Amino acid sequence: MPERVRPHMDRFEDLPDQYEPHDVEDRVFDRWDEVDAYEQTVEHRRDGEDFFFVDGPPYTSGAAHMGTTWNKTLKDVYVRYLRMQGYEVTDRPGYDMHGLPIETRVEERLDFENKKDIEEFGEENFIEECKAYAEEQLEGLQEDFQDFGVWMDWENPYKTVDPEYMEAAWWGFKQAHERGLVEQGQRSISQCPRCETAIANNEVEYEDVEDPSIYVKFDLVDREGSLVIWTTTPWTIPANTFVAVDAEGEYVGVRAERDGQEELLYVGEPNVEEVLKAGRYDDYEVVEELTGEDLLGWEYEHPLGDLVDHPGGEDAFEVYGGDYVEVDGDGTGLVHSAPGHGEEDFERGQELGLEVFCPLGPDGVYDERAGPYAGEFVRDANAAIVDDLEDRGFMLSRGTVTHSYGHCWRCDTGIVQLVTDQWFITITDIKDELLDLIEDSEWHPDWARDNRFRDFVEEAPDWNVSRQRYWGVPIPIWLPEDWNGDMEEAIVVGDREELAERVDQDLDPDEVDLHKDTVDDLTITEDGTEAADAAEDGTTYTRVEDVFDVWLDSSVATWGTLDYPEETEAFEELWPADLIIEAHDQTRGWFWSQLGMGAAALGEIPYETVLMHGFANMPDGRGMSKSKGIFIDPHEVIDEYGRDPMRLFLLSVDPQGEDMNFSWDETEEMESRLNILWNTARFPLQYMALDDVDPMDLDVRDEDLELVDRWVLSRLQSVEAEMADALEEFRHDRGLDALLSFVVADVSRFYVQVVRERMWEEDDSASKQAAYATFAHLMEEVVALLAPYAPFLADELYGTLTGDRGHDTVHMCDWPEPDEDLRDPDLEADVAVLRAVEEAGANARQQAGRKLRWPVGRIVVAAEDDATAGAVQRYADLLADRLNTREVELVEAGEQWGELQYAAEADMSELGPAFGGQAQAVMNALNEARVDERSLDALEAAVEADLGESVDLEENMVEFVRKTPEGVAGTEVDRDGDSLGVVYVDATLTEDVESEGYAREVIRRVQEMRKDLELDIEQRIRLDLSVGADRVADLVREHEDLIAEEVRAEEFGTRQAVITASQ
RNA sequence: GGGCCAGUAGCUCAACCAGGUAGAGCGCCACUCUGAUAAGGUGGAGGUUGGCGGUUCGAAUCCGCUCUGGCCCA
Repeated sequence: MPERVRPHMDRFEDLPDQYEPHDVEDRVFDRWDEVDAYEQTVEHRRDGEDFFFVDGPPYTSGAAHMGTTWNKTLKDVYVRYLRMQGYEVTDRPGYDMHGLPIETRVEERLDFENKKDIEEFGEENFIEECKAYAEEQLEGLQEDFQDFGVWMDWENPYKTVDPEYMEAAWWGFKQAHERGLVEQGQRSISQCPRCETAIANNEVEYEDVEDPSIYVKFDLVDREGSLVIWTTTPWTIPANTFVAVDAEGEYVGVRAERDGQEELLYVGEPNVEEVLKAGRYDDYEVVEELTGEDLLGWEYEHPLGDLVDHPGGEDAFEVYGGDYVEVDGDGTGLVHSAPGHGEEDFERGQELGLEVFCPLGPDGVYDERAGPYAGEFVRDANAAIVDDLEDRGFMLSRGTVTHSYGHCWRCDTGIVQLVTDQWFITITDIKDELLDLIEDSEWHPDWARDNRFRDFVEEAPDWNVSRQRYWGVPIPIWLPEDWNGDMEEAIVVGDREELAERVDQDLDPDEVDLHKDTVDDLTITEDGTEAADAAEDGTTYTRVEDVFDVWLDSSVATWGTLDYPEETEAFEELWPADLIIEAHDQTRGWFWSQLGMGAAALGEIPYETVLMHGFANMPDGRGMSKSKGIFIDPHEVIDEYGRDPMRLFLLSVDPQGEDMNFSWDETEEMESRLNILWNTARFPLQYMALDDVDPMDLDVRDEDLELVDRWVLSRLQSVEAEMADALEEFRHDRGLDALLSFVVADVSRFYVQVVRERMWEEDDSASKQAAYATFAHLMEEVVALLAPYAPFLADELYGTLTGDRGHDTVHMCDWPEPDEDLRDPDLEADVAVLRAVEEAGANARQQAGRKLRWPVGRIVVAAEDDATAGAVQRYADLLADRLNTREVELVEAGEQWGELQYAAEADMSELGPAFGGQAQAVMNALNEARVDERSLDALEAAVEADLGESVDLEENMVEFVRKTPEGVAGTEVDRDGDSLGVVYVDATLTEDVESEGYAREVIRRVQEMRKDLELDIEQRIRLDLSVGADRVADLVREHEDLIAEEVRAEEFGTRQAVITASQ
């Protein structure tokens, strides 16, 4: 027999039997390359409405981890979704490539210990090394993101180290300067003594360490007694300048006795016990009760005043009130304050007009002003200081304490709080504006904005943007030689063009690299200030040496992405960003830095919508940590389950502020759901191939659709509406759930089951055609809906379905919108009822011991309400088909099924007391009774008929039980907890039923053999049949035609139990 | 030490805002079906809703405290 020729439908043959994610992904990657799928998709939306998405740049140290993977996957979903909606989406990825983390990595690589090594190696060389390292890391990330199936403009990422990007930072900074928001000032900052630079508060990591814990007595001047202070940083004692108290707090003077000696100590009232216990006093007596207010102005003697070169001053070494002191806090309620160190101390000291004394260098080593401690690293000097205090009799007690202390996020060195000159953007000057601007952005979830972010912004101090390092954007400030601190006298350069114009050296703005090694040597010579006379002309300005805090780099991403200020057109059209998507750690990071910079430079918040997601944690909820070896590598997940299943898992969790616990099981579950989709898609394609039908030729609007077709199409519209709502609210997890439930529960479990027979029909029929058309429509839209989530599988199925008659990739398709013409909510409701009835019927069948293969004579549906009755009546045929019954009988709501009887189960604990000696007889009568209606009257009548005398029954004595006729089983129809009625299955055998039942058994057996022989679906066979029992043989013979049709037998009839395939 | 978020079945989550018998999917166990079959069907086991206390006739839900985890701040 010649092989059938299927010229058009070859493509269906390409679809393997099994969903294998890796194979699909390999094929789709090749296909994307082959047809330039990404480029075409971008081009396809070239004329669409603009959508300005901005990628928060990941930092280029280390590989992509699960959190980055989740983040980029989220971005990918929305970029793809928006494109399908017709937008021209900005999708330029970015990389954050400057900063201390990379410097320390490079230092490690080069085995450097401190800044001296860098200076010896040469700034220029070091910067080159940093650049090379960052680029190398970038390549790894680029590869990973592409490998995850993320579609962004990988050819053209923005890099914070490119001159055009660095210029964006300069420009923003200059705008801030022109608004008067840039200043140099002293601040108490966290200094890393190893890196020798200021680090931002958000770069400080806290960990538990053991430190000294000392109580020190400060002797009062002109007054008996001493103040007791507590500290864990003895090395700040030399810089002590005042003592702060809680003005409202209660303090006491106590006479304390130790070893026969008595002294007068002043401490906070709540702390007396603890302090005296620490000092091992034998006894004490409260002799004075005071408030903090009473203590104000008391003077004391600096305990090391004679050793260190403290500038003191008229107002120094006195007691002052301090908001930051709480009398019942840690310590004594009297706080040792050193404006040269602590942040609060510094601020209070400024208010009080006290001198700042900070006798140490940027490396944390005391200078000569620290007297005997000079040349020693501060923490190493703790011991000597404690000894000196002891020797002088100022030590009340010494011990140690374990507490959390700040460390440098990069090199883990304990930080030193000190006061230095730094450059600031004084965002506290525009705090109110910032808080107002927050309102211009929409956050998902909303509490992230209104609680978390607002709190953070309210508390935020001025932004220290300077770092005393190498690998960063140089701060573009040039100062005259004897600068007086007035910003009007400073030159701030805003771009390369301006730089080239103003500097004394020749340089090409298009060629210049803006890094420190290049710009450090550039000088500007200008005509002084307006006031200056001709004699002062020719002042030479040199650049400040610092580079920017790396957070400033990414803060300008919304215009840096657009290469502004070099290119102006895109900026004018697109800015501000429509959407950013980052994790909750960015409240203090990118969400904040962008707000600060946007407000300072442009007076606007640079993003309109924020999707704030959570962190990726381990399956048990612990945070992932690469350094501790606690992490799950996305590559491992891909190897195990594939890209689409991994993405689907990541997209199945709530993205709004909640952390995600990674789950291998759920990832596997996603693969299995995709497998069901695969099977569902493959199912109709086999038959279409046989019939040489191209799904692209079909249109559901031209077909004579059947009930289930209309139903499944209507459900599709509902799912589309549901998904649109979900995605609109950034709840793609709910959208995905809606889609997958539809595919699994509605299409695979119900629709496919219902249409199987229509597919199996050999002849062309309107019915089969309608099912084909329905499937074609269904699958085309389902793959489009799936495309943002599982871009590989969606594209493969789309390609198979459409061949060369669709787009080159599913990602060019429009997002399916619900079509109201195809939507029929009443029908959906009816079918929901029907499916509940069917489920109950299946249960009843099982109870009656009749498998579905065997028809039953009838089912009876006793409906609880009119809606149920209506649905059963309208769709009795479908129901009959699903439950394999000859007939469906309906008992309307409120009516009784005549064949049904009720029995009663007696409750003896109730009958006993009521009937005494007669109770047993009543019970027997009740057990025997069969009544037609569920009423006490009927029962009483039945009992009377039995016993010959009347009884009074009460509701609590009996429980009614349904008694179905012989051979009938009933099951309650339940839908979402409501009873819709009862389904009865009458499994009584008749000859007719048996005949078909046996025939079906034969068919099943033959089908099994066909399968064992691996026959093609359309393969004809000759069927030989041998049946042992004559009666059964006769019964089977009645359905020979049916059997022949179902198993595609051409010949029929010998008496041998053999099947052979005829060729 | 302070703030925010979360804690419900083995897993992922719903019910919480407006208090009224704790549900779904998956997984597991038993049975069943067999031309999309790593699929489908039926039944079952599985929960003191992290803990303690309060309000209430009634609390997963409201309140307080507490424990655990995550993030942020110090």
